[in-house]
Amino acid sequence: MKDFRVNDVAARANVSVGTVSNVLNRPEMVAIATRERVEAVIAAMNYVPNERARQLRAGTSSMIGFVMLDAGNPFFMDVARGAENAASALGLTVLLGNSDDDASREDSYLEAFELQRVRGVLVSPTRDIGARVRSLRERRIPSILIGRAHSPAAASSVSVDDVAGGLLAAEHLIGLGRTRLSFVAGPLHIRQVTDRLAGAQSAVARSSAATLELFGATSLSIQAGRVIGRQIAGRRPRDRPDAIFAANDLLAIGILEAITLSEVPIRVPDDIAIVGYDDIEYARSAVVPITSIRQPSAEIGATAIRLLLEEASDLSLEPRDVTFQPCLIERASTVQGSA
Amino acid sequence: MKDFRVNDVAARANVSVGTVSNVLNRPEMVAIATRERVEAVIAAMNYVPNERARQLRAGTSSMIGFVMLDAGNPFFMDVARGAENAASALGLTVLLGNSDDDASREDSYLEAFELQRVRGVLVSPTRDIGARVRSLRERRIPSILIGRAHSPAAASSVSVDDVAGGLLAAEHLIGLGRTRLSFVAGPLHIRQVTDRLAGAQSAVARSSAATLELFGATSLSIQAGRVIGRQIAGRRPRDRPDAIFAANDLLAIGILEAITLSEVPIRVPDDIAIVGYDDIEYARSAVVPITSIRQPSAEIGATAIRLLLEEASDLSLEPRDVTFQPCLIERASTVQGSA
DNA sequence: GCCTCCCGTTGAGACGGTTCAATGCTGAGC
DNA sequence: GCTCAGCATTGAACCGTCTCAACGGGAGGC
Repeated sequence: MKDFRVNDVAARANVSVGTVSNVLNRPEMVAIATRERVEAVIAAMNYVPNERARQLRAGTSSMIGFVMLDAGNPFFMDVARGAENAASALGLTVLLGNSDDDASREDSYLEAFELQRVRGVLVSPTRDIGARVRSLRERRIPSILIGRAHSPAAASSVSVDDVAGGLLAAEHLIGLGRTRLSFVAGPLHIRQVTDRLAGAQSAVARSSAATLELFGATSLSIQAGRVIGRQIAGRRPRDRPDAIFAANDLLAIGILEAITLSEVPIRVPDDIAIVGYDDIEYARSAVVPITSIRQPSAEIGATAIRLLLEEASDLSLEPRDVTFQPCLIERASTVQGSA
Repeated sequence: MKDFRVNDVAARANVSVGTVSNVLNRPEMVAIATRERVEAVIAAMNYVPNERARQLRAGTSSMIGFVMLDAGNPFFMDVARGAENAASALGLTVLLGNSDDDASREDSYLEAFELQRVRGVLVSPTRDIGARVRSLRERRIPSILIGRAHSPAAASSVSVDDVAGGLLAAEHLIGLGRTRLSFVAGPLHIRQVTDRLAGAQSAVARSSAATLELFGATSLSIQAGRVIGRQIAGRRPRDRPDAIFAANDLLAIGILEAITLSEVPIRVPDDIAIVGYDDIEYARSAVVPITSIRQPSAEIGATAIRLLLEEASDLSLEPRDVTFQPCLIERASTVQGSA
């Protein structure tokens, strides 16, 4: 009923604590007979070493923290899964924290990870977290940002070229002959949102006919999308945009739901075409399958782990930025008759 | 650039380590002048105490682990959110681990939490984890199961009456005049699946006309649902069920997508009515909004934290089981014209 | 029989904190 | 002036593990 210590095991096996420790950590350097005896005692007592003490002594942890902007968004879970797979192959464990775009929650997770002296931290930041990142760095805890950094040189980052993604989306819509484009933004402190908007703006600027209207959603969620959708459906038909580019798929799903189920249904894509972002699985299963910008989520997670470990073993490394390219997945919300 | 210790702070403030520790943990017992001086030094050095060392000595942790069956399933994320809110109000941090219905991953997370000697553990188990739970208990780490336990007395649990939920769903379909019911199950080692099936079976048994066919999906995911959906769509119309009860909403979404987008589209609910389970937000936004069984997810998480802390402070407590009642949310996938 | 060598084992010290009995100091009371 | 109480501070012991210099003993060589 009590928690045994290495002492107890040593006493019961008639060896010293050092030997027990060796059996656990360097079994090859202990005689076979001794080893088997100690192992038997360990099993009999159901002894489990105390990781906190071990890490205190070793000065190193096998945990990696990941603070997510929105764990409810499948995109981030896919990134997390990629990170987990890469980490567990190396015997490391990824612990997830969900900030829900709340700066204080984000900071409390980062603080908890800092107090724990984890091996490193991945963050998809809600806003500029340069200060905390520097503090972690002083503790020799590297951090990798998922998504482009606000303050450049603070930490390495793994991101997708969101400006290119925005460009892709808007060009696709313009290429389909749409002219009254709109961008549905989430909170503007999120870098991804402003970058995607910038991409869309530059595509529109290149076109002579197209215009871009901006809608501001309160968050990157289905619910917020519904609100915008109802707003659009409430307008007179000639005042509505003929194409919507939503800052992410959750928004797109909410918008789509609201406008197709409104009193006088709007046809998608005939009346309004919709493009989302992230290519989450639900986008494919929506009322009308949603055209979306795909990001290599699992690869992002795996790359982040790789960078993290490189920096953990060489703290003098300069921050690096790895950027992936997004691609467009066409579906029925923009192109009639496609999958 | 180095990680300071309490020693360094003590030296710089001309006090002993004990005093620094007191400033941090029991500030009221240290003279104001001294306290302010020490606090100034702490701030100046950006000293952050090492939580591992602190907890090693104190023997207690402020972390709670939560191993989720499927972090990609919004239902579990909602439970996690409920737990996080309840925990953070008490100064505790919830760390998430995703087992993805993989027993070995589940065990490796539980092991990591056990090694870390966390305050307690929440688990939505993939299968019978009685052994691990007992092992945790020996370390005085209480565990709370989310969902009904396999081996009864191992740990407390917070669950929803899934048999009642299954009954609700099947009775709803039967009440609509459907007779050729089918249940789309996920992996049968998951308790929720078998319970929901049992509920459906008993509803069917009570009816003279209704029958129940069983489909086995490989996992509780959208993809697995699509496979089943295609299988159903591939049958001759008279061989198809006229009602589907899916073990969860993800399956329902996949099935719905596959059958409505098949070559000869099946009308929902006219040809086939569909009921899901969990009432995740996406269910409402699907091709046809899906009728579902709602569970009080946030409340489940909060209750689990409450039980956990009660057991952490009194280890002699007998395992308890808190059961919530589910309710049916009607939508267009069973009732034409509803929201 | 003695000296090496080598392998296996030992046990003290370190990791970075907290705790608590002991100590030092101040000021009040007589 | 002395005693005593009471408060602030001290520093050694401890939490559970790992590491490494030192040690013991058996085998082999002479």
